[in-house]
Amino acid sequence: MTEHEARSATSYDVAAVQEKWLPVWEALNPFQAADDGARERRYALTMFPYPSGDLHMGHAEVTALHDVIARYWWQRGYDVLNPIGWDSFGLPAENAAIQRDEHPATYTYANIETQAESFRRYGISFDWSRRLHTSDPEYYRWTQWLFLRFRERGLAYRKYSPVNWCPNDQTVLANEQVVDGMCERCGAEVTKRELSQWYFKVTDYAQRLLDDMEQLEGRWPERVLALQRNWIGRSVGAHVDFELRLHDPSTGSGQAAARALTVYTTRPDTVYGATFMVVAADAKLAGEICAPQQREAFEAYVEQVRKASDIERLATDRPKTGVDLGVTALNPLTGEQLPVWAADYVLADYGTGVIMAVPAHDQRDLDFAREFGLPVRRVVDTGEPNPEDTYVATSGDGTYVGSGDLDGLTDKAAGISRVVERLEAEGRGSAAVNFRLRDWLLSRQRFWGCPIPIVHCPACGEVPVPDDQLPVVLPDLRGADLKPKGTSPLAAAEDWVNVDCPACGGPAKRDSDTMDTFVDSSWYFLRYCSPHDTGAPFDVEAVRRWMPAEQYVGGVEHAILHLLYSRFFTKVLHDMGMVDFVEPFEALMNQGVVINHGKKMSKSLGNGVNLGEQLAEYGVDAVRLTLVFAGPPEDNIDWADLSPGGSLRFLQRAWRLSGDVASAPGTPPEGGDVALRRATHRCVHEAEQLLESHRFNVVVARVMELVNVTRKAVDSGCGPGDPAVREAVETVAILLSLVAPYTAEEMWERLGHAPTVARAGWPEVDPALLVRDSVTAVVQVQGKLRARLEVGPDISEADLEATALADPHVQRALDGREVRKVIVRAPKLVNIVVG
RNA sequence: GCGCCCGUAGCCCAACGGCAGAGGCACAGGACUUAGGUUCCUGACAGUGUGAGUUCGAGUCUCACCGGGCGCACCA
Repeated sequence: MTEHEARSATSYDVAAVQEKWLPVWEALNPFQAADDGARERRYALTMFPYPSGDLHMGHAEVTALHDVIARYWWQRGYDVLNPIGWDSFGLPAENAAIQRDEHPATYTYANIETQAESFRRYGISFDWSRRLHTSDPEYYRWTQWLFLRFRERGLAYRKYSPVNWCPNDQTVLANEQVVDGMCERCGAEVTKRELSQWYFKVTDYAQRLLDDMEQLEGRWPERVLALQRNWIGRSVGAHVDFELRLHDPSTGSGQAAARALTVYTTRPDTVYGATFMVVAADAKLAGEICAPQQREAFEAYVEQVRKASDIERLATDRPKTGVDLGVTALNPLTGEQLPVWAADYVLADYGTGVIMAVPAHDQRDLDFAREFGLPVRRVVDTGEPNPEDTYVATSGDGTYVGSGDLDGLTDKAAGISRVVERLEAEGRGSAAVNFRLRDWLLSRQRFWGCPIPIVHCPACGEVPVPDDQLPVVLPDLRGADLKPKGTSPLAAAEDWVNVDCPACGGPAKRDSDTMDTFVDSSWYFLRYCSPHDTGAPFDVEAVRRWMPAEQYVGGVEHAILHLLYSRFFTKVLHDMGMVDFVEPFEALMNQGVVINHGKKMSKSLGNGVNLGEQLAEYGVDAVRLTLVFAGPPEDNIDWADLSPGGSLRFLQRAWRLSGDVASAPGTPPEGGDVALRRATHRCVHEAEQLLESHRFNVVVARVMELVNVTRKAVDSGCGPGDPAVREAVETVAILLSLVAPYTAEEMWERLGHAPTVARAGWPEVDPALLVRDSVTAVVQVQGKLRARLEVGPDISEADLEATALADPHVQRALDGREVRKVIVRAPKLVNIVVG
């Protein structure tokens, strides 16, 4: 092929171009964070992947979008930290290992290599020198270290609690292993069992997790903030003490007990309407206070509750069940004796696990009262029909009735504070704040996770593994060793589990649980700042330089847990003096989901789109461009609506321009065709604003526009030799480098430049070229368009008004009517209001 | 039940409260071609889900309704 033929070719070989530039970039290493203080730092973070198989369309989308931001920052001259790693502990690897009779690491690290290679070919601007895997002992050593620090602060503790239990497999299941109430492995109905489990005391930070969201307002999606608020679930109310009376069967009279039943309520003002009490059936308290004559019925009920599957529990309109505990409690304000029941509609781990039932004003209590023939007493008259008759509870404002000195009051807030004051004065209650948020259960009876660095000694109790003995490394278990058989796989590894107590040297056992993988991912973004540090989880100074991350990009499926846990970790580390900020991610972007033909891609639907096939057919750039151009980043995009073929054709059109440029590299653009120069500079100017506001799809549209006008300029305008053409095409290459790195690089070379276009620098906008010689001003009469005027951009309001009023079209529209008001927005608009 | 988001051409999507259309897909016609494909040119297509309100002016702000999507849900 002659040079002329090459230059006039209508398309380039996509695969060949990819092969050509990959090794060049690898040698140039243009995306390694310098961290030398020469330039302002920016941290672009993307949620690290789980290594299940090769990358799919979802990975392609999120990294394409994320890379637009990172590459834009590079072009703007920032020192960018854009790291990648793998969240590599987790159940799929363990299941695969059982199936294939191998070690989970085999599956895990093979997939990591596959994904890493795919990311490399996909041309994401990652800093590969900071790569980490949470399943590496060098990483999880520090996960263990952090666990021990949390424990020292009282933020990691152990308690007995009910967990999912598969009676067939004889094993504990994580929530995500329970599918529709059934065991994921064997299909048996899952029940509950009490086990000793580790927790993080995230509830200690509930208020701060809520308050600090103020800093995120406007920079995080409103939806995510709403989800987190909802999850934390702060409510304001009161604790109220009801004196318990145990029933004495010999005399039939109530005896005062040494304890009080403390309830949490958001409506202390309705205490006069309480007609019974309910204790959560699965709360320890229920068994403790149950009268002997009711013991048998109670035990039977608890057994029934325990067996209830999640399917039943989740059913709406489920009939209320419960059992009378045979004891009574005294209403602190009326002295009335209220029967105490146990039921499963009261939750053991919310509030105090006990409620005062006010059936007239709470539908759940009313349903229960109706089921068991308990009294209903209205104490707030809302003007609605009486719930005692209708069995429809009323919860709105109204006039208090039958409520002692509250009677006649109509203000709920006043009613609440009056009751709370009185309770506080009598020492029978107090105002209280309650959260829906529960402590974070982090124990998992799994193998492929971070071991909990605790030794259980018969003499010393819980003993932390000393820091200098970390990491506690997983033993070499594989295949059948990992099958569940009543104990966690680690507990069966005798050589591993039996150790000398670090405190007394006597025989002891290691904790055989591993940590929830969300623990691993709650601090990886800190580790990226100094990934090879061997003396600490992260270098405090490095974190000070890079964190908080300016931008975090990832799926909305992590809106609650991962983000909440990461925020929690950050606050604890702040309290430990290890970081100087309280929020780890300044801005958050949730990309949408790639669907196909209106439905989520799935194997069972057979509507999956294979990323590898798309890349093979259209090339990396076309696929990336398609995903970025598809719509706003946060919208779901339907692959069926998209046209990777169209994207490829556009890229070829853009590329073709680079062969048409006839001026020499370095030709100054000054003196070039002004119209084309204006289009170029306007495009860059708009792209800046669009990129800052994450409207990447519109950026692509603007580049397409610039390609179109440049084509016209070459073919039928100023011609290929005009310096403005070179300026325009170089601009196209730089703008395209954010989305289509291979095409951009190829263009850059054909334009006579050395690689890499990714670091060429952002084009400088000449403000003079953003000004037009004339502007179209529209003239409206009564808001309706009546005339267009070509005017100078700096026309005065008075001149514009005069010109507008003199226009014949306007005069005709006015039709002699009196002009009452003229609104002038020079130089774009005049609106004439007539009387 | 509570909360959040979204309705603009056949389709995906643009539009600081100021001319409803930037860009693309699909479609039609033309040029090039033996033909197909590619490439280039040209074209048609909506008055913004409905109804009120605010405003000189509303796709844009407010309210209600209709339609679609999502999250949480026995949280006292």
